[in-house]
Amino acid sequence: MSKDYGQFCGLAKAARVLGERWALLIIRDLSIGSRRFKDLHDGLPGVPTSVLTARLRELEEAGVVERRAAAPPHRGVVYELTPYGRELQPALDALGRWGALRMAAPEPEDIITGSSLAAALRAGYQPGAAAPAATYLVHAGPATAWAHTEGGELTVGAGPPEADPDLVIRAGPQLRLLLAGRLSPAEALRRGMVEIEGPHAAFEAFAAAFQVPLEADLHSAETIGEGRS
Amino acid sequence: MSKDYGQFCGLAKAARVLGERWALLIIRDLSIGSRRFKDLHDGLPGVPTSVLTARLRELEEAGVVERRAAAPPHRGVVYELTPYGRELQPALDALGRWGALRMAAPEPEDIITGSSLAAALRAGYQPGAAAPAATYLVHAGPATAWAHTEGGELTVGAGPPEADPDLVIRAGPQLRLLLAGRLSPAEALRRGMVEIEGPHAAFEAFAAAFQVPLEADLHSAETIGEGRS
DNA sequence: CCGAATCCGGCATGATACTG
DNA sequence: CAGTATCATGCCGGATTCGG
Repeated sequence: MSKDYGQFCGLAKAARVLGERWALLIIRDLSIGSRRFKDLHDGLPGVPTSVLTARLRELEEAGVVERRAAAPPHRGVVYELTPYGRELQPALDALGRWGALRMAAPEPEDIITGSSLAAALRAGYQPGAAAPAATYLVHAGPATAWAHTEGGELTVGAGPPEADPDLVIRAGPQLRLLLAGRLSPAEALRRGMVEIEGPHAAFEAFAAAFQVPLEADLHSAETIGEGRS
Repeated sequence: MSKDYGQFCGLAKAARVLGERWALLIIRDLSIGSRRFKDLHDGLPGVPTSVLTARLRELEEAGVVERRAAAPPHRGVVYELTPYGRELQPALDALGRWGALRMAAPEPEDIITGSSLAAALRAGYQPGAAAPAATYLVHAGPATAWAHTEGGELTVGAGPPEADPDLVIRAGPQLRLLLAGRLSPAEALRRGMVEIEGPHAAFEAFAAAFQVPLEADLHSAETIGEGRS
């Protein structure tokens, strides 16, 4: 293995598998749900098909990704994470939170996908917020994702949810500031930055349950008691 | 930014900075303490100096690493993490634990460094174990690191500690099995796989306070109550 | 259409040598 | 000690082509 770092170190072994270009984003999308080759290609603009093929093969060989025959309605293949790959979730979420620390507003060329939105919601979930069971449908610009909270447990997905949502949130890039706690739910509605369909209280619960801090707010967020240990 | 993935996603932004070759290992070493160019080069066998230079420059530009004049006794420069870089620690630890899941025994060419050993101890620390304040000096083959626990807080470092340790542990690759919970402290001593200098109880406390599970033991470790949420 | 394989230019990496 | 210079190799990005 010429790509191995030659160190008996978990981080070194992880870096060998995850350090290749596009690998983390492929895993991000698969961590939200199973995907076909085209789904991945569409959700990762810029990845050459050759690289996507190579990466999927490597991840399969590493035991992170599994290639399966698609369910009856479709034909072809679907890719999904193995149980070993699903163990990556805490690390993915931690990395995502770190990367979001300096991500206040999108660059002009930045896109948002359903999978990345779902991953952000998962990374920001506060199990301690103890919200009532609810299903949220979130539109951030062109991207759509859903989250279902129930008894401290969270389920997320890209696209619209199967069940009818309790609350629909329609926002633009301002959603980032809401998740960072920079913008209160009431203020967001008052200024027209976010539109909702559903009870106001559900929106308050959403804002409390999903928090992705910005670097400058780290200390204050912790002292307020919303911080992650 | 041709290297950016063009997505408004924390994971994508993190991958851009951390996905370059050697970046995670450089940050790992710096997360243990400040390092000079030569320290990093010695601790990362195989990295070309040109790549190390380039990576340090990029990480500095990204605000992760800081380049400073060395403290008076020496001259030259030292590299260290910025506060922003130190925010990576939870993600580093999570990645390290994941990478260690399938790392039962070292490959023939795998080396262990003081920094990687210190990082492993940090990743495996169980704040809940509530051990008494203690300083441990750990030798794993040629590598040396120390850990100090005090009231749930942990400090680690590479090489020998400044203060006299309460317990000295001398082990080979078998230390991995001890950290995984596959080998009990008593058994390790009885079979001569680990040698200690210090009270037996301190060794028991060490084994309880530092746990880095293997994949096959994940479920049992959780049911036993030693798991990470 | 889906899931790739192929070809090609360019850049990053790895190895080695060299310098202030 | 702390890098810079040079060069062969190989991976990545982009486009096209191909089989089912």
